[in-house]
Amino acid sequence: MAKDFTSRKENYSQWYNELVIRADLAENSAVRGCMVIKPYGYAIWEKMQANLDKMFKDTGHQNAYFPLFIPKSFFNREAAHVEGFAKECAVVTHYRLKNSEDGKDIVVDEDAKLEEELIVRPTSETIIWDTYKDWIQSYRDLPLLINQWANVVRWEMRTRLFLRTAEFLWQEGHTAHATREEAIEETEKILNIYADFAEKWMAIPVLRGLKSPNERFAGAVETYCIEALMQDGKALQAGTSHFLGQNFAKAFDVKFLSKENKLEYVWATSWGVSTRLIGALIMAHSDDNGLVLPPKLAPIQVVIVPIYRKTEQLEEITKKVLPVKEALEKRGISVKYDDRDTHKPGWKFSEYEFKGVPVRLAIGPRDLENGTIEVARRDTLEKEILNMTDIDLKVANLLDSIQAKLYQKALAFRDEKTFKVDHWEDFKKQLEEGGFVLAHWDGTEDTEQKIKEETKATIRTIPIDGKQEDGKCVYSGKPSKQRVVFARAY
RNA sequence: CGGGGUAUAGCGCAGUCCGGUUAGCGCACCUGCUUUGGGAGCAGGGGGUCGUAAGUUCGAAUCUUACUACCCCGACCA
Repeated sequence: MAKDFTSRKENYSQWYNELVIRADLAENSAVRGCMVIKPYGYAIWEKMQANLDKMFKDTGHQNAYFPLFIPKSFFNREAAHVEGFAKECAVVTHYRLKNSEDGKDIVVDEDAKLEEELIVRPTSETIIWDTYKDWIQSYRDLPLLINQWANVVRWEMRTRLFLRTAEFLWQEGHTAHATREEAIEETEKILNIYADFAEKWMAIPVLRGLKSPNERFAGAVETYCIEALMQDGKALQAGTSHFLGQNFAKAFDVKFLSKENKLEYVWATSWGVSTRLIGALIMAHSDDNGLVLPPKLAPIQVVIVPIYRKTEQLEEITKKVLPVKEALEKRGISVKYDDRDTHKPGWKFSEYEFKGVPVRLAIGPRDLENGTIEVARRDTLEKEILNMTDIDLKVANLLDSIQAKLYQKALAFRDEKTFKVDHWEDFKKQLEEGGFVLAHWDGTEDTEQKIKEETKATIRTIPIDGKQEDGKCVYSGKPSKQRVVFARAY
């Protein structure tokens, strides 16, 4: 087996980076902090996109598109919002270039200075609410349920492929409602869509809960999140859904006339997931042989590799393979028949293992004689020789069981790495080792901040369905009603 | 922005301390033959302004200075 790249256990970050490169998902671009998503990586994103998009549309949302540039003044309108994003904005100040005096270079034309700078969107609340102002007059215009697929820019100091890049792809939903209750219901509905997607499609178990005030989205009243645990014991925020109250409605003056003919501010939500989900997918399941993809999101679900010496043998194999490919495709399974003669079978085996293809079928002269085929599953690397009869059914069942097993494995891992801790020394020690640490917290920002300074851990989430129990804050000893989840995070 | 490091072929590196033929190795690439059930072997071949600029020198990848870019550790990270 080819293991000429860093092991998970030696250096998790390096393993992750090499894996992304070797699986041909993405690479660093020449532009600082930005990433090139390669066709195979993008194919995974497209699958995620298609499924999420359907889930949004099934719940009454529509897609639209808003500008990349936001006038600087829009940012000033919501105080918390501008404060939250000000430090990481790319700013457009000019609109023209010219030849330098010596003609050897292109320089910014100082005469082409914009009267008002434009911010490259780090998120679109401001431009969207400025637009909604004109779209909403009456309760009949509500609810307004809109999503956009877009790219955003956040000028991060330090970046990591998929997990944190200066530019990233995402979807952001922005909705307007007549009542507070309806907006909260929407926020929770979306959170559940995200959680379902993570668990049923990505095979990653997630915690659903609220963010503490410290970690709340800039401008939100309440931030809901789904939180996943990676194989190195660090947490990853996989999606957020915000109840914005009337903050943006007030900042952008978005009012409607109610049935009772009263002028009221609308209630808002916003929510998003990004290409970071691909990072989560990689870190949750992969091993030292490469990527492991859940069948439901794998661009190639089954690969067929022929083993042959002469071209006549290949022809015979192809005759056997094509009906199998067709039968699998009829079941909605994506199949690649790799009959390239430029690479040997062993090379192909390794290649598809790196790429995380869930099931590999290999067929050679021996199988032709016996009417068999070799079936290998990526998650366990087990191989078995099966009779060709009903092979499409067998493979379809195998894909289902791989999907289920990946989730179970990730869930078992998370349970094993979740700890209840009551004493400060144990708390520090456990965070050092990783995992979700359930502890009591006195509810103050001050305590949260001090814990962060001393342990590098943050409150990942306050579980929605968390058990109520009396306890004492692990840091301050003050009373607490519920355990919250601490972890070091990406 | 602080602290450390690196820059030599598409990728990964050696050579730099102590200047001296035509700058070398692995992978990848091209050609041919043999191979093909877990990353094939042999033979031949192509590819380099040694990050940029200036300086020292008979002579610079190697020494000096400045600059630039990238990486790691912090800070930052809704």
